Amino acid sequence: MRLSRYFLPVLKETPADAQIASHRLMLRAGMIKQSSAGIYSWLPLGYKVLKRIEQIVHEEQARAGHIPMLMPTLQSADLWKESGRYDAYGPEMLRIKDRHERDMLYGPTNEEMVTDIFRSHVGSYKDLPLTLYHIQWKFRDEIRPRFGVMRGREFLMKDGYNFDLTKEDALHAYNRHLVSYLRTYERMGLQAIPMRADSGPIGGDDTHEFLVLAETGESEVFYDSEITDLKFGDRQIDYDSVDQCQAVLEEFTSRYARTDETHDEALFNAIPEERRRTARGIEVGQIFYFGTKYSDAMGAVVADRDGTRVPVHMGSHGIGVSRLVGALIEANHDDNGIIWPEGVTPFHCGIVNLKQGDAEADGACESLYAALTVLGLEPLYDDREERAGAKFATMDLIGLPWRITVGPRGLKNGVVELTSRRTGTSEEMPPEAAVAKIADIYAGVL
RNA sequence: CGGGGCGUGGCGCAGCCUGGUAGCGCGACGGUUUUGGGUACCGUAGGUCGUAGGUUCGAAUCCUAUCGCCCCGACCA
Repeated sequence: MRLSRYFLPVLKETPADAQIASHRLMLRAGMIKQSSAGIYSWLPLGYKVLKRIEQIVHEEQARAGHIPMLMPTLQSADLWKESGRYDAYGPEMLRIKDRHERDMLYGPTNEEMVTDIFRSHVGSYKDLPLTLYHIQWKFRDEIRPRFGVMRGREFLMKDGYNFDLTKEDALHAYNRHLVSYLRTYERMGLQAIPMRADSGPIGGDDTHEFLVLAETGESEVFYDSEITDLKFGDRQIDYDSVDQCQAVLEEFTSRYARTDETHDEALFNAIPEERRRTARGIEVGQIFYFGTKYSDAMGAVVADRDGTRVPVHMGSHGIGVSRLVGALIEANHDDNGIIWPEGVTPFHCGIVNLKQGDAEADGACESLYAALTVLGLEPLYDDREERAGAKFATMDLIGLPWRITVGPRGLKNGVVELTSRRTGTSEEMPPEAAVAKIADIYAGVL
């Protein structure tokens, strides 16, 4: 993309409303525009990041054997009356009447709807196990939206639902999701720690939240410092293997890690003092096992081997896709702007032409642009008639992890400059070498 | 929902207390400067002060209502 043809409305000054870094930077980098309290438009740059995150989520869901679909945002209240949550959910649920005075609602989650789909079409144990998920906009009418997209009213969430014949099978699905989520977050360059959580209005006994440590996190968290040394890494997991998934669950949840909701002072104090940590965290996902709560209420039953009709065991699982954009920035920024991890960056590298209009510099930039594009990479070429300082400032603000700086002085010696946004270190090399290095960096990411 | 605050050109703000029909910086646009970390200078356009009502000879300024937004708290992916 050439910046001169893109839509990137960056702000030099910080909008007064934004209190925390991610919100401020998303506004300044032209990623979002607030439409009303807790509701945002995603401008091109923000939309790109959102899509990258979505893509990673889809890929990791596929790896775990989960099946994508799409349910509507607007739901009929009838299903919710059936489950009993129409009254239980409270004012957070946005209730709407259509022209026929029928009760509708903007879905805050989809347990009822997916259960309805399930019961309409699945009647046999032979069709199990089954995990369906979608990535869809949700609406929860928060009393007080804040922190930009981290606590919006409208938000994009991946929510998945597993259907299993037995509790054991459903617990495996639970474990499988935990494994899959660990991998998902790591691919985005985030460490998200599973912590024992409260089930809230979803219901159920078993539940873990995934928290990203950040000073601006909304939850207070308590954990054993050993847990931050755990890495999922490259390990190959057979998602159908009960033992393998169970082993990962045990590895990642055996150490103390809880939010203030479930914090147990006595257990915490049993950890050696030098390993006790108190911090703040951003919740970016949660997994639940809730048994037959919805299948009982809504008659989601299958015939087992004996022909007995039994309610299915279910769980649900969510990843806050839009919230992750904010969480990623909270975890990756400095005074100059955002620093995207390679896995989610909106553009793979920036090209800064220090002297626009200089035939040699222009030509070198075009060649770099073409060479990177051919390799399947997406560069952002700043070809504006701006001073170098302005271009650098923009690049730093929008946070592309790599920048190639091209100017007449360097070209005279046959070199361009490759700079890491994260470390700030620059290296001079021939243009072809810079392309090769960028290709190499992303070879392990794409 | 309780407490607090704010709505003035695209953005950030001043003016309000002590009424006399708007000002600054940034940005935008047109020039000059050809600049290697948000350059400098010259010039231009752009608002009638969230909305409604009231007080007054006169309201951005005072009063009332209303809408919107933000912050703290309680609640949540």
